[in-house]
Amino acid sequence: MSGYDLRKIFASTAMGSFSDSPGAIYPALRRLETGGLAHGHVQPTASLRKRRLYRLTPKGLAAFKAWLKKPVTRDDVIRRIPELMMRFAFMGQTLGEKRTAKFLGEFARELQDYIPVLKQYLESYANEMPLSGRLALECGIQGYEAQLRWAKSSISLYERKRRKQA
Amino acid sequence: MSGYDLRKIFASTAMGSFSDSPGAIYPALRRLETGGLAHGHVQPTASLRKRRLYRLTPKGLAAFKAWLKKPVTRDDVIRRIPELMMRFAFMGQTLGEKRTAKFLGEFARELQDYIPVLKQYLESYANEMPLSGRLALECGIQGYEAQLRWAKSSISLYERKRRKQA
DNA sequence: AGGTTCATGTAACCCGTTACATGATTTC
DNA sequence: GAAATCATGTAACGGGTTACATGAACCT
Repeated sequence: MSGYDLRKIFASTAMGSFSDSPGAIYPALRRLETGGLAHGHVQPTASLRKRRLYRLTPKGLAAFKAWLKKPVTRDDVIRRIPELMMRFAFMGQTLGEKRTAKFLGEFARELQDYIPVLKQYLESYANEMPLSGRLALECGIQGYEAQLRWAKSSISLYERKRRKQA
Repeated sequence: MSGYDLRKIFASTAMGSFSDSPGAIYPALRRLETGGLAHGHVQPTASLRKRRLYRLTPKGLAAFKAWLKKPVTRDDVIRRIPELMMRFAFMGQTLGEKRTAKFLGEFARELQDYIPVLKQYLESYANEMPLSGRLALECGIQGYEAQLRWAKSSISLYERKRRKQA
């Protein structure tokens, strides 16, 4: 893709929300190139308008896969759910369904462990907290619970699919 | 509070997650001071260890309230749910329950409007998307739905409370 | 001919991260 | 007396934001 293509995607889709500003994208692409993770070449064309197309190098693809394969940590669940979801969205095509299901298992386990911690916290401090603080915490807990339900149902979906293929 | 106090809070609580690094906090406090939003004074003490305590100025409190009162936008719902929740958590004590309930109403309305857009998007593009991409989007939708349920039940809680006080 | 879109880039500025530095006080 | 904690800060670096600049191609 070209920098311009990326800009349009980042500007139009809400998912994952990278910056669409040229001051972010073009230097970033150059960094990928100097780092050997991507390679850009000017698209040969009849016109004078140049389009620099980038493509991942093998090293870049390896780095991408390594990012996808990182284990899911407690900290990811607390602060980086959107990043986890983006990794998951890319994972299916890149790592295959078995690995993707494994990711969901890790995600579910971390949620399973973390939700009781939050509930415990709420129980201990509820009477010292203002109503809106309590409710905000409850909102977070319910969000995590919804994600846990989603993860479990997705896991069983992958399992059913696998049994059908076998 | 002092910078050190803030560091401890940011390091220990998961909510809202400001940076706890001194390179972020101390310059930020100085900026608040130069901007006239906070005023810091060295706590008088018998020891030689200095503690600089900060307090909001009237101007700072006004800016804080203005931040809390900002209308809830579609963009907030898409990208800044954690910030919205933090605003809500602070709101109860600072703006009162009536204003807090109004915030919840705006939040619920934005969710109510946005969820069908996402569902529509999913329906249109589901067959062109890989399974994991589809599931990731569904996870987002279910998260929003959970938040909408939470908002509605919180609204009715505030309403019940208000009727009881009347 | 003029406005819009395509397409890439740079420069000033702001600010967070990482890492280091300094010294007082408390704890074992 | 050593280690941990209290408490504040600075410097180098990376990278995003905003705003500006440049020019080609397309549409009317």
